[in-house]
Amino acid sequence: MAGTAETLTVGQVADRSGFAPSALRYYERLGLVSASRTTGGQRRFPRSVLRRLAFIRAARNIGLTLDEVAAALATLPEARTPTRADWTRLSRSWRSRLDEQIAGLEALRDGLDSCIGCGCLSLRTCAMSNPADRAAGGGPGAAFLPRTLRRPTADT
Amino acid sequence: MAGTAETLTVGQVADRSGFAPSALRYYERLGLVSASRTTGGQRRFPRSVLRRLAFIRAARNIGLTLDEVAAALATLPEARTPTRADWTRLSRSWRSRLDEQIAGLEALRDGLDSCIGCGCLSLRTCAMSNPADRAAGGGPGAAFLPRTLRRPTADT
DNA sequence: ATGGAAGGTGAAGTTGACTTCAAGTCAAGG
DNA sequence: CCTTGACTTGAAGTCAACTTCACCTTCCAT
Repeated sequence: MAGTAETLTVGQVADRSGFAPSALRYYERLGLVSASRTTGGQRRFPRSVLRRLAFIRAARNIGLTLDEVAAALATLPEARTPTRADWTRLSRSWRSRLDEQIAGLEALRDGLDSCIGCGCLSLRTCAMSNPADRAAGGGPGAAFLPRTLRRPTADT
Repeated sequence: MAGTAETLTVGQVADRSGFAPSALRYYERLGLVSASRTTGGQRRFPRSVLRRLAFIRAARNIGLTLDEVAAALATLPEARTPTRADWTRLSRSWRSRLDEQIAGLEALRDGLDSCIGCGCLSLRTCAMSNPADRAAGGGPGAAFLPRTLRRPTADT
C-alpha cells in the first residue's frame, strides 16, 4: 500500500490542505513553500508543508497579504524543524492585529448607531463616512480599520 | 463671488468628498451618481451628490461592494429627495453586517488564543486554519467572517 | 481675446491572489 | 507495453475598484 508516503504530490497536498494545485504552484513560485522534484520533474512535497500551509491559511484568514506571510515565514529557522514555540511566536502578533480590527469595526458600529440616530451622513462630521478622520469629532476614532476596510479620505 | 454655486464641478466634488475625480467619473458610469452637463459637455453635480457620496464611502468602509451599494441606492425613491428616514433605513442593515464581522473576528481571536496555547495549527482541527469549518470542533464557530476574511477550505 | 488650469473621452494599466489555458510529459495499474 | 489520470510549463485571463494615459476641449480671470 502507498497510503502513507514520505512525500506528497500536489494533488495530495491540495486534497489535504484545501488549496488548489494552482495555488500551491503559485506559492512555490513565491517561495512560501518548497518541494523537491522527481527525476521526471514532478513536485514532491514534504509532509511539513501541511503545517506551513495551515499557517498560511490562518494568516490569510486574519488578513495578512502573501508578502506579509512570506516575511513571517522568513523568520523561521532554516536549519531545524520549526518548533511549537516558533509557530507560537509568529501567531502571537496576530492577536493585536485582530484586536485592532475588532476595535475598528466596533468604532464603526458605534458611529453607525449615532448616524442612525441623527441621519446625518455628513461628509465632514459623520463618523461613518470619516471613520479615521481626526476632524471627525476629536476622539482618536477608528484608528485601525483593517486594511480591507480602510479607505483614504483624501490625499491631495 | 462664485463661492456657493448651485452645482459643483468634478474638482469641487472631489475636494469636498475626498473621492478622486476619476472615481467620480467611474461612479457616474456605474450609475451610482449622476450629473448634468454644461453645453460644453462638462459635468455639473447637484449638491445632493455629496450626501450620496457620504453614503457610498460609509458603505465601502463597512465592506459593501459597489454592486451592493448600487442595489441599496436603487431602493431610494427617484421622485423625491431622500429623507433622513430613507438613509436611516439603508444604513440600518449595516448594523447586523458589522455585528457579523465583529463576531467573526472575535471567534478568530478566540481560536487564536487556543492555538497559541496548543501550538497546533493543525489543518483538520485548528480553529485558526479552519475558521468556518463545521468539523473544526462541533461549535458553530466563526460562521460569518467578513467576505474579505473568508477563504474556502475546499470545494472539490 | 486668450492662456492655462480644469475637464472631457476611451482604452489600457494596476494590484493581489490566484485560475485557466494550451500543449505536452510522467507514473503506475493492468 | 500501454493507457489514462495526474502532472508539467509559461502565458494569459479574472475580479474589483479604480488610476493613468494620450490627446483634445472648455471655462473663465485677466
